Amino acid sequence: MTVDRDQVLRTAAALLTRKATATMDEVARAAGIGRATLHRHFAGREALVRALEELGIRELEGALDKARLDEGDASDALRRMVAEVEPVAGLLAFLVTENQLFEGEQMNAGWARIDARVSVLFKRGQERGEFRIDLTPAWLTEALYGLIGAGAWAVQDGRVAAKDFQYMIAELLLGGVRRSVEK
Amino acid sequence: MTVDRDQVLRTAAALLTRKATATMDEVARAAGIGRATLHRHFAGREALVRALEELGIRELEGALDKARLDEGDASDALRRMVAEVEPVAGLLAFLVTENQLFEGEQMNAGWARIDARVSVLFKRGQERGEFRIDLTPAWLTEALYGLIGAGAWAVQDGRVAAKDFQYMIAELLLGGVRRSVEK
DNA sequence: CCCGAGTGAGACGTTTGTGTCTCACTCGGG
DNA sequence: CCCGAGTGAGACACAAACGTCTCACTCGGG
Repeated sequence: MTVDRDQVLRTAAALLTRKATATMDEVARAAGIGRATLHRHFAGREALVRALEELGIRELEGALDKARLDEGDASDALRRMVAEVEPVAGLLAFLVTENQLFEGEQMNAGWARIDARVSVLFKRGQERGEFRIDLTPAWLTEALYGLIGAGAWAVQDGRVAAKDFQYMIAELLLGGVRRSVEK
Repeated sequence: MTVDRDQVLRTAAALLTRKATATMDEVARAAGIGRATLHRHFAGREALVRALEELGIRELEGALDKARLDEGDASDALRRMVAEVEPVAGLLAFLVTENQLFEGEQMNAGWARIDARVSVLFKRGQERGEFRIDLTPAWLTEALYGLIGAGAWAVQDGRVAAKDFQYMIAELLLGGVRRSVEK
């Protein structure tokens, strides 16, 4: 009887990932609950998005944990990261564009933590001599988000195959499009 | 006295690039005209966005023309393309996310033309042996859009320097993050 | 069995942006 | 100089979504 708050959140995430402008009513129906009940658990769309942000941050940090970014080759760590992040890619894309809208307000501290961890990976790769040093970790982090978002949308719209998601992103980011001598 | 329709469009593009949810009133004020006048020239927000789409497509196709994608190295052509597209990057990012929302309706044929031209460049690079063949032109095209959008936003928010825009995108896309033997 | 916490449906008022209309004004060309 | 096309300001009605509230209902634990 009692609503499973986490289940509602995940349903909302799945819906908003597909249709970012879905109304509270649509979210409620998708979750199989009444609009009033949705409001009882999340005081308004704002609060819902914030809760989704918390969820996304939590899952992302979990993914980064599992990826063990500080172990072994930076390249392998990057591949592990992309693999672990894949299930959250759609939600990540939604939250990134959502954050893009609310320019003024300060962002959730979780994003800073995540940015820092990803940045550190790129820096580690540079210090190990694995990664080139003419591209800043900050840009590489942004680029990673951009590629993940592009990949998630491309998969969603059927422009690329879901099974290629990890490979496409990780290998493009690692090696670029140019044919390289090492391979 | 008479409103310069193209000037209004460009002002709207600049504003919506920064704040995608700007109202018609904000657009009108930004363009220095009354809301009624804005409606006289564009029958509603929908029409305005469509006109912006036309503008963006026109400018993008112009940029692709100037980049001479079918001449010389595919790598150099790619660099030229990124350079020419830079001024339209913000508008492109806005339109891409805007298109992401209206899932159902069929998209403007201009996008298909642009996609095709970019795709052909990647394919040409592959056929010349310059580009790797394990990443599809379709994905590379999507990835390019993603990187341009990420770059435009990062510059807008001051996370990376505007002067690095072209280099960051083109070189990351070409060579990836991994240190390569050739360089 | 029963009672109450939690829920669904829906009504209601509010807010926000939209689109239309009117009216006075102001240029600028004839 | 004068007239009218084009404009700005504002009023107005409308639609969509929001947030709140009420009320009947239904589980499930005590």
